[in-house]
Amino acid sequence: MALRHAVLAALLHGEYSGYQLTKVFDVGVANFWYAAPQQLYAELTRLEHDDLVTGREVVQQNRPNKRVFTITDDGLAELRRFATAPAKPLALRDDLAVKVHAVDRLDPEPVIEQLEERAATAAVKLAFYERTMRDLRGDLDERSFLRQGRGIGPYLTCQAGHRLEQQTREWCLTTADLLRLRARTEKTV
Amino acid sequence: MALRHAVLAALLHGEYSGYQLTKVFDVGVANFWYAAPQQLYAELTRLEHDDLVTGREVVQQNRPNKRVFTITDDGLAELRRFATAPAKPLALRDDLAVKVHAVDRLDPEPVIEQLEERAATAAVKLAFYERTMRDLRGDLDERSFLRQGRGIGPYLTCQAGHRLEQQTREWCLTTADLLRLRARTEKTV
DNA sequence: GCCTCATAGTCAAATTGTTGAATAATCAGA
DNA sequence: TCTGATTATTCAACAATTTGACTATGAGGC
Repeated sequence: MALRHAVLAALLHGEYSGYQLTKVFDVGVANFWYAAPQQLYAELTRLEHDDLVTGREVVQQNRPNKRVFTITDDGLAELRRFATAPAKPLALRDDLAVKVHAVDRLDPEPVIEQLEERAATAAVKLAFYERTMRDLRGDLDERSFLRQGRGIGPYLTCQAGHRLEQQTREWCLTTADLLRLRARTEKTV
Repeated sequence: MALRHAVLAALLHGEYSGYQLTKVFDVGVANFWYAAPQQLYAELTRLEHDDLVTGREVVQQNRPNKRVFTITDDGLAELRRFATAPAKPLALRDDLAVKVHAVDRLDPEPVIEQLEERAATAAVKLAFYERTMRDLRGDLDERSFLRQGRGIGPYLTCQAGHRLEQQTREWCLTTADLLRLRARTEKTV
């Protein structure tokens, strides 16, 4: 049950509604954890039942009311317990890599296209992380912020996401180029 | 059902038993897909039932008999169909990143230790990928191999794994160092 | 007025993945 | 000869994730 901890970690940095969390998990936290909206709502319900978060109704005009959640002391304790337990190895599952692994026996064209799409979405994420990091840093340069700033956790995970997307983008582009090159030379041979 | 395609892709490069696949999925293919042994045996049974692979019994002396599997024409066709379908975005789930995200409210010591452990396992994987790539390349240098070699799919995914582990290692080490530094300066302040 | 998009959330079913426990054979070393 | 590691596989229970459908309200564009 680790989605639980991802949600608790996200709630450390403020109050969020289920809907807002879906946005965060869609892109920001998606860096290290993805979850579908249905999962988040269900998990928030369970967390509230276990008194690890508390919800309160926010009445809005002009749009539907929402429930926002805050982490409780018990929730923080649970997060601390989790942090001292040994970390599971990173779980990674990638369709596209499976296709590249098999590319010798496939038509390379669709794989090349998908590599380029992946590179493009990586570029979008890169820009997002850069912007987020600028916002988190405020006026400080990165070095000073990391040494003296408050709240570096989210910054550090953004850095990890940034590096990941950067290397993803490079690998996708060079791999796509290479497969194109080979497809051309095969035709001419 | 994507484990299915990962298994088919792995079987492109030869005959494997369930047990051998668990080894591959433990480290080599784990690069882009992880699966528990139980999952693999179950999936192989289903694949055989669907005629996407064929199994045959291999009688061994000195150790238990085994069943080895080969991809069929139908299996290859299924893999080709899969390759042209749009790729799902990479799924990534990382406990350790969740902990780092929350580190401002946690005791940093255990997180630092876990970062260093992760860096060490990344170093092991790096060595493994380097060795695998050397084996795949044979006598050729990387450039020539990639341009002219046969069977570059597994090499390309090894490259991806190599890059991933390299950046993981760097991030873990610099992050651990930084958290150590901050822990020290906090104490002295 | 109608269509679509964004906000805000829920329900159920089906599929996948994880955990724990078993079985069974052989080999290497104390 | 006992112990533990490696090879080889299976079963069952449980937890987590994915997919698809569904209900609302309000805003903006045509």
